Amino acid sequence: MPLPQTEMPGRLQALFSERGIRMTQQRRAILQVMETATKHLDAAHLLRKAKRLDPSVDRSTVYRTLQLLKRHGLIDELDLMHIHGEGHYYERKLNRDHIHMACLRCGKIMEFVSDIFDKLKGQVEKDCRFRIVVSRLEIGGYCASCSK
Amino acid sequence: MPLPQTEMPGRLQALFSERGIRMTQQRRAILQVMETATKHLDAAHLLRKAKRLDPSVDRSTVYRTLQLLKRHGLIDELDLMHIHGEGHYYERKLNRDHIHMACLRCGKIMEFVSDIFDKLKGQVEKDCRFRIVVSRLEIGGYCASCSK
DNA sequence: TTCGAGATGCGACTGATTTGCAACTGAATC
DNA sequence: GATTCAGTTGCAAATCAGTCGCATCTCGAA
Repeated sequence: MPLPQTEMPGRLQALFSERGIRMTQQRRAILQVMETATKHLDAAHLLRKAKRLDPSVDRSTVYRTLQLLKRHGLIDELDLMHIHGEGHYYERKLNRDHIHMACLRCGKIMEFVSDIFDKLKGQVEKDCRFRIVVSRLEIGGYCASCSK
Repeated sequence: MPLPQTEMPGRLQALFSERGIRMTQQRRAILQVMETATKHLDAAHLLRKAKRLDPSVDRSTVYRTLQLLKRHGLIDELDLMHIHGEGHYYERKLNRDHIHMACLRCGKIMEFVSDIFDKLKGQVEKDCRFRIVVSRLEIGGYCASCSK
């Protein structure tokens, strides 16, 4: 059984060559980290992990690659309600948008997929005649165990 | 006919004394700017406008007051998809949450109130047993005139 | 292999926000 | 109205995330 497309290793690399984007040693390291990440990474974490694969990776290359990925719509940028500072977090764009919930007490991040969210976006596109490119719904509050 | 509660002048000030928060000359100026603002303000704009009412207002007081307002849930913090830099924008919290749409071409910001959005939040609270405190839905894309 | 557009590392820079600290002030109490 | 002090302020310096200029390097097409 094949992995779902969103977890196919090397998918980002494949998309790069598909689009004629040059692949470099440093980008390979950064993409590999993005693809195998199990949680949301900020630029500093991404740098640290990428350096382990290729010590030559520089901070500015990480930022430049993130911009590239953003421009190509391959990653989403998140704030996660700024519960851990002012920076940004990144995740591979999956085939379906999801909501991020951040617990203000324990800091846990939860994700949630909802048909109603899709419907809401449809309503915005129709009622406001607005062509959606990116959307970000972040919710801060208390998770089940923290609100007891 | 009274103004709707969300536009009542002095409402933030009233909420301050209600909660036993000390009122100062500088805070009065900052709150007044927040209350009479017709568009989304970032910290620098807020400072400039507050200085016109009270030239002694300092940048750090603006930031400290914004934190205070955030902690008390009296304002919402927005990114507006970072179409004009990395800073934040602020607006008084109204009685009903709304969606922000930012046009990636002309930079226009639109707001939209939707029952579906309320329903979606209801679903999150119920299905995820998550107690929502703040929520932020920002959408980037192209407005009607720019997507022609 | 050659070669040039595009990518990189480095270090300096910017812009947004925070902090430490001494001086000040609102408002509760007398 | 004067006193008092916890909370607030302005200032300057620090921090933090992200960007930029530039000389050098390197993919990958020919």
